[in-house]
Amino acid sequence: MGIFTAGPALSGMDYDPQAIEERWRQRWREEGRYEADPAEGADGDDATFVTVPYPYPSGGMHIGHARTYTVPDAYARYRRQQGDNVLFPMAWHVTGTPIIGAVERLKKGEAEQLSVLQDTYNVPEEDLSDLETPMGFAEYFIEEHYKKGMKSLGLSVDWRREFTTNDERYSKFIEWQYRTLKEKGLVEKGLHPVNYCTDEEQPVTTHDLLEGEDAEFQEYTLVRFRGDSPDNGDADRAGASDDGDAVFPMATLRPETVRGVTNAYVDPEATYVRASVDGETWVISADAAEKFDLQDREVEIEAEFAGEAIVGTTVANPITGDDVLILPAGFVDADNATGVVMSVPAHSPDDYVALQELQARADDLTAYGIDPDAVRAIEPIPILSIEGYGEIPAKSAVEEHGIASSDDPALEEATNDLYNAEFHSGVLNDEYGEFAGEVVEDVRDAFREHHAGDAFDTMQEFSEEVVCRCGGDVEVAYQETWFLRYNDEEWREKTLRAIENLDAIPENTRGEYEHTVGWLNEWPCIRNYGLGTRLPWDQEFVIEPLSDSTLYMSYYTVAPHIQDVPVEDLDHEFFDAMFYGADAVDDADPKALELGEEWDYWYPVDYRFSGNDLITNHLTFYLYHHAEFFPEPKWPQGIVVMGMGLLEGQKMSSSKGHVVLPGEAIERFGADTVRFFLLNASEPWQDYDWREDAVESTHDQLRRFYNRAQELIEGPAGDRDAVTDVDRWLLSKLQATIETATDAMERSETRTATQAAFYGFDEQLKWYRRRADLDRPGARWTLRHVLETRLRLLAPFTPFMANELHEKLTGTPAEDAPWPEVDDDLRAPDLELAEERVQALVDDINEVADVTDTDPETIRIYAAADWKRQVFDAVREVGADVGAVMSEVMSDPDLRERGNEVNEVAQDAVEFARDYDDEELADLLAMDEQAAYENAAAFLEREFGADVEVYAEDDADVVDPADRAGNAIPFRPAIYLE
RNA sequence: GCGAGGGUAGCCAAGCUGGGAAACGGCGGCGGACUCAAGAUCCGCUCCUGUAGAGGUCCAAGGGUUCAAAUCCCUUCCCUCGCACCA
Repeated sequence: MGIFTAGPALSGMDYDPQAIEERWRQRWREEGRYEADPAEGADGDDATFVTVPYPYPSGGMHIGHARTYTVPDAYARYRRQQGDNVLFPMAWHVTGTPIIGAVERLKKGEAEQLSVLQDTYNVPEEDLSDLETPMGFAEYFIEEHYKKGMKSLGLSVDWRREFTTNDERYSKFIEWQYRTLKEKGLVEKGLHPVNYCTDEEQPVTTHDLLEGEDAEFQEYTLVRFRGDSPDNGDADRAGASDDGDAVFPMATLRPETVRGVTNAYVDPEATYVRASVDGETWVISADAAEKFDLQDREVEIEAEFAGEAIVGTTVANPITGDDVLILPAGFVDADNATGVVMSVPAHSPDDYVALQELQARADDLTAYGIDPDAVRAIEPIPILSIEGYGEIPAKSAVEEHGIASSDDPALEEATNDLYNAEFHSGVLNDEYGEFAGEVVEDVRDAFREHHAGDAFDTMQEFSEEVVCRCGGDVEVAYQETWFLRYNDEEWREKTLRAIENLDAIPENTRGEYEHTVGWLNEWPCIRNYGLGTRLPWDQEFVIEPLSDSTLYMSYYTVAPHIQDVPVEDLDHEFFDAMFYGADAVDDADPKALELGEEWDYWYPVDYRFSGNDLITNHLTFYLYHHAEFFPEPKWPQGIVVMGMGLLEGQKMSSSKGHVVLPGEAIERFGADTVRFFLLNASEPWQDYDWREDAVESTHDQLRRFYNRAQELIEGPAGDRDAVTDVDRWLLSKLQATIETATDAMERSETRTATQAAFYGFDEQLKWYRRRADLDRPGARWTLRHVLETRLRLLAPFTPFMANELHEKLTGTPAEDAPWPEVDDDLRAPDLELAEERVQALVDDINEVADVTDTDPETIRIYAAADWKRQVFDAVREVGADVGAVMSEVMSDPDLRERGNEVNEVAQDAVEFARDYDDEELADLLAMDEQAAYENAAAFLEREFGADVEVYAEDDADVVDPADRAGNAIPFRPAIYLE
């Protein structure tokens, strides 16, 4: 055994992320490395406060969540190296119903839920029982997933500050927030449409739905036709009362078509009622009566009868006064809207076909006591004109689609097309008075408004069937609720100002915030049940999740110390004193003032990092509340919005098990690899794709980096005084790298920063390794200096590895070393330009060798003659304009003699010069080109395994067997391979 | 429909905020060096043509502005996300 089982100890320095990372995690834990407290006597100028929405532990953490927290961590680490005192806290959002729902599904033993828990998130069988209470459930995922995951990732979180939104002290804070809002009149009571399960008799959330999750509330216009109502339950219309005053509300989404109504439909089989609705007599379906009851109308059913009972009666159009006939139709759904439908055959393909079919069998209608001739006499009434359709648009549409009957599937398309066309380009006829000649789109709302109250009424209805998980029918109900008045003008103004001041990253999100403020209405901020804080003045309600997460970043600043304050002391005055100072209350609690100081030190939030999907609610709410509660200097300074994550090109989905858990990824690749990949895959706001092959390759790159660094650290220190031009060239490139990375991090561009510090600079190093003799003391020093700088640049992204190596190299961890600054003395633009020429030369030689398929034994290089440089000089003087250059150059008699030759060089020079600015051109012209190639000759000989000879084009002893030398132009030497 | 962001070589992905002419990188593929060999590493090639560093045709499609466009403008097609009371 022995040698075969143990395997060779690979050089002993191979990259072992698990071991390195565990050491640092332990060290951070023991040192309390990221516990941030205000510096003694400091005013907060050095404070940076970074937050991220607290996770919602209704399930486990996956790699998509990991990035949300890693990006702010990288920024926090960057600011620490810049010398800031940085606070990056974390807490847990448990408010509302999702956790409760998850627990219930677990307790019911739902297969899907069990699969998510056990297969996706690896909850062991024996732990399942701990998950049967909401807080037990939350606790499990907080401890076993989120916290473990975050700690493994090396997030620089101050863990002393964690809390859950179900904590009693947090609730005291939320109570203060909502009492304050109420005092300001920004929380009000009112009616709001909600999803209401008619079986459970309570409001339900989207998550409670079995069907119709995508259903929208639609506001129907009810056209109040009037007519006689039946007065009893018999299907005998002889008993109809002659009041002529009952309302037959007909629901439509196109109120402007009211003038085109030719008849109405009801389902003769369905149950209808005569009911008193808000004191009026209405005739509607029984289902509709229930809906109106839920929508806060006073409904009293007076009589019940089959639809048949009203078939054949006439009702009067409230706009035109015309009488229309009620006809029977099987397609009427009594459970949709009012169950009484108006028919506009000129503009609705459905109605057009239905009418035709009905007219074809008009004789059958005598059974309802209807005169067939009256039905046959019905003609479509057009109310608008539209290009591309005939006088009767519905007729054109039906004919064009070749529709023969009402069960033709093409009918739906025809209807959609026509509705769309009419909405956007239908012009109303003359009868519309002040609305005549207008396009529907522009006047529909005004038209409806115009007739609201008398001819028109409204109701809410879902756009599709909605069914509760319990199997019950879900209807739109109006509920008494407390809501936040996000449409309050003053509040809006303040919030818009907050948006103006905001550093919105990326910048194009600013408009989205503004847009959101524009359309945001009242927001119901309470639920009937759920975890969280009860509304202080109405204990039966709970403040909902998007409403109790708007100001809480303040709470982080005092979270550890507030634990020492007895809960009962945390009254309204306490928080008033804490946030608004001693003068805000009569008798300020000294503890409150003390906490207030810490708040004042950390606030405002410098950057909040959050998903881009939250702009339209959470993030905008956050701005609203801060704008209202705090003075301008405490408003949010910046928001960085984050993109979505994909897994192997597909959406992640915990229910499908299509997720990667951070713990598993870290175990396999190491936390640095996971972090680096997440930070480098794209900029924070862009979407990214977790692809295993790419992660693997990232891991390989880090390993290579680590091993190379190890070698350097173990090798000799070198000598700064021995550096040569190549070394200076590399050091100059390093300065540009520092500059790029720094600028990028100021804008949270983690991809650009890592790309520059890692991959970008690797390219330079690659060249340097080819070019330079690495055993020289000057090179050793350079490489170690470069390594030290890069480790500091990489510390925010790969803190474990960077710390480990930096400490070995210098004695201090990278995170304790300052962020590198550009050293202008190390910039050498002239060397960079010269080196660029050598690189271009290598490329050219390669190309020629490749095209001619030769392996040269001798390479001859010819630098351009001096007179050609004069032409270049002219370009620098007069600019990249061939004409101007020529006239300048032709004043020189020597050059004038060369005529055409000069012209050619001038053209090349102008083209070349376009890539460089004046300074660079001056540097180029100052360089001794031939010397640069001569200095590179040894290198070129190594590279190509050939002899290299360098000449000036016009040397007396130039060897030019193939007559190439004349091709030379400045900075582009002629070459000949043989 | 409204709002936002996109469509770049086999794949991923820069460049598109100050228009300059094959377009950074990476993966994959091909060839080579090193090696007993594999891996790792290094070098070259990877749109078409080409025995001299070139020419041709390109950046969803079409049109326009310009000496010059992936980059600016217009039109069309396609994809992703949000449109709420849900985290």
